[in-house]
Amino acid sequence: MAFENKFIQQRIEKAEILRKVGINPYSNDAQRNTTIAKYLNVNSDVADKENARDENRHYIVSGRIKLLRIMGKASFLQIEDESGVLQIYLARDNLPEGFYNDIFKKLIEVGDIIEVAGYPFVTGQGELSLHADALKLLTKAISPLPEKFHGVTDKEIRYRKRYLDLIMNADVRKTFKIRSKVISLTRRFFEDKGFLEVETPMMHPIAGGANAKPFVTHHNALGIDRYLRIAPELYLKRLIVGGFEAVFEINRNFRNEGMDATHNPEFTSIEFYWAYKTYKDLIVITKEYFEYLFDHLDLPTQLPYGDFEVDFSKFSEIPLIESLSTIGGVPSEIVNNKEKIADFLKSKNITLKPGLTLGQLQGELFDAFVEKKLINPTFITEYPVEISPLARRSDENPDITERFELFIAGREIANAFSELNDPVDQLNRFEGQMAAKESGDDEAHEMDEDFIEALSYGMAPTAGQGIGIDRLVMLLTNEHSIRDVLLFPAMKPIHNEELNQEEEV
RNA sequence: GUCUUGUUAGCUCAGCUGGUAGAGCACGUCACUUUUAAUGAUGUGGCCGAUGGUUCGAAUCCAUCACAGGACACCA
Repeated sequence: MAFENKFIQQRIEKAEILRKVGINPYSNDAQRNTTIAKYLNVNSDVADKENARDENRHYIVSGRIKLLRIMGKASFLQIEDESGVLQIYLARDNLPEGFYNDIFKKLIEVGDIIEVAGYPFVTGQGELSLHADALKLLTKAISPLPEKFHGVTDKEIRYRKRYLDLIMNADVRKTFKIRSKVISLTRRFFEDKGFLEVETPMMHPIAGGANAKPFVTHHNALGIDRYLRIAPELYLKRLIVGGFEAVFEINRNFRNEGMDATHNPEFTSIEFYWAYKTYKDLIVITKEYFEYLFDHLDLPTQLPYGDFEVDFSKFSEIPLIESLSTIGGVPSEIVNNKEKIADFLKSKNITLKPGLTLGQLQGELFDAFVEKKLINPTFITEYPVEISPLARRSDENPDITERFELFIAGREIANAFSELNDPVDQLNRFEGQMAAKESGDDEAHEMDEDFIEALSYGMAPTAGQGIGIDRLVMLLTNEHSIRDVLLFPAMKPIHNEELNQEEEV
């Protein structure tokens, strides 16, 4: 890329002039002795002192210049570091001879990262500031910052150039701090419960553990294709077979599907597996997990999400079939009858693929009439076996599985079940999935013979759960696009890049 | 994938029924030692997303494409 923009040229020239007068525009000699937040905190008593200042205190702060107000022989600037914003008062007569007019006014500008030394004082307008006696340039910015008042609002720029977004929109940092905390708290919660964090492969010979289209990559030395994982599930269960009794993995999954407000091609989830437990234990630990998160994030349990108010202290639990009538308003007499459900859905103008089973039709009813109504956290339990290819059958009713999904604000947040550990049953279900694949369902599970073999050695009764971290963070931060909780969301290439790629192929 | 809205200066945006482009901020110059998006004066700054078409003439109308936002569909 060429720095041909005239503003950039101007600034490069300024950097050159600085070099000529012996000032390194990219100094590596940072002497900061406090952060802005600490400075503001420690000096909050200065307002009560004589002349609202304390010349005996001396601080060196640094940050990026966000605003600059030159008023003749004195200037105010606002600098920002990660912790906050500080106003600097700079006067010609407090600085070395010639520095103010020849260096500062001509060669230092908004966007530059500087270091300022001086003492605390409060301005006539009542703002705790720093009275500077030295200013040093640390880093010259040769690209100008966006407009100081409106900043950068264009979503495309904000997503593609997240660094600019972070410079200009301090609030964005909050979202990503919450995200970071959620991940570290999640890790700590499960470790405290005795779970072992593990890392399983992201390049799979068979893409299993979910219904999704995988990305394909190629291993040159072996001459074989690999799939980026769509879920870590089958590997984590192999570890339970191997004798670990509680494992979890927090990491990325990759799905080669559409992108929209709730789908990014790579997304983060936690999956955990717990031997000698059932999905009922998972309901308990999930409630504890949310309580733990809210405690440590210092969030109120009632949070706004768009038009809703979600009460995270009110978890409820209801079997899927029951929810169809009590929450979805579907007549209870039809929910166990294939033909009647099909007729009902048709009467609501919902088109169906032919040949759906009863369980699949019940799933359709749920999606159409129940899901969006689940605002407060709700565990939907007892899923039909046809839509739960990896879950264990209920001992009482072979048509349903020991499974739940957790819904909050009308969205699925977690999926959990008592794991299927009968290797013959698992084999049969894989075969069913393969039949579905043959008949055109390219998201059906693939046969994983090694996984079947693992199960054949015996996996203790185990419960497992996955939680979508991105969507959880969206809920906690009241964000409605997954791109707002991903530092670098996937974006289509701009035209030039795309052409280059095509040429290489 | 479908529908819809947008793309104009570094940024935020105007630009009517077609007559070859405007503001604010930023930047340059000048003034100004307690400002808060500082202020006043003055100046520079543009391949109007791309390609075609209609027209004497297109930022403006039409078509195609690209990217983005929103909605819907699909999807554990």
